[in-house]
Amino acid sequence: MKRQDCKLEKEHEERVADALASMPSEEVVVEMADIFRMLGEPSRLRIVLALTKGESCVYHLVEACGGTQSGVSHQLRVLKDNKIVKSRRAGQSVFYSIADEHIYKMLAIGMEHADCK
Amino acid sequence: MKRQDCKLEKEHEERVADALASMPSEEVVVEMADIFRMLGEPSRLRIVLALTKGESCVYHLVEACGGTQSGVSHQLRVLKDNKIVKSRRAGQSVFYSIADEHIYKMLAIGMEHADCK
DNA sequence: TTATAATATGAATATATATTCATATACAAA
DNA sequence: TTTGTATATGAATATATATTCATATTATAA
Repeated sequence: MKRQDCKLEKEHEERVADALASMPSEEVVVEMADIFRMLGEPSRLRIVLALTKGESCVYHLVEACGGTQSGVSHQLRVLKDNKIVKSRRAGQSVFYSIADEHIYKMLAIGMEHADCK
Repeated sequence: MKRQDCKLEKEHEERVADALASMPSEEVVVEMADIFRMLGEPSRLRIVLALTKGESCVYHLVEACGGTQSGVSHQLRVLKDNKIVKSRRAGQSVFYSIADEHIYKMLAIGMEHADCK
């Protein structure tokens, strides 16, 4: 299948070459996608938003975000596996907190996007 | 079920109240999650990354991002439905471009996150 | 030890959605 | 009109994953 349209538009060809050359590796693309994906589900996003106020135990996250203890706990594990949050145990409680500083900027931009629409 | 642990830690209770008070509405949370979700799949992320170089027709996006024409076209529709990209027709070709300026900042932070790890 | 609280987890289910295939539509040229 | 090109789309499939339920684990207190 020969392409006829666009084929003389050198600018576009150069742009494709540029896009190809600067496209991050598969590994980097997946890692970028991962952090976005973590914030891409409302239930997880609520947890992360709550944690921007400071560390919190699971019970309080359930209070602040809604849902079940089991559900929140499962999501916390996903977030931890993806290095978005970290945890420390203190007695019976486990306290979670933001582990990646980039999260704050991301959330700020997400807020802008949602508000200014 | 009475909670005993944490119950005297006033700071935490205040933090829960703060998290509850500043938690965006369901609508805003979903809208925030949506933009993150759009960038949260490698195939879509590649398309958006390619478009940061400038507008592009579908054919060139397929060249720059890989995958099939059908797959890219389906993802472009999702991105367009979510106002991440816009399109204009020019003859047989349809040119897509970034429609939301917040995307650039998001990608920059995502790159930082992926590189500095 | 027994009982209770706080959290985690395995399994099952349900749902969302990415991908593929075939085909349709839109447009241009002959 | 017929042919070829560019893009879009419906349907089917496959896969990922959010949620729920029951139960397990960990830690504290009685």
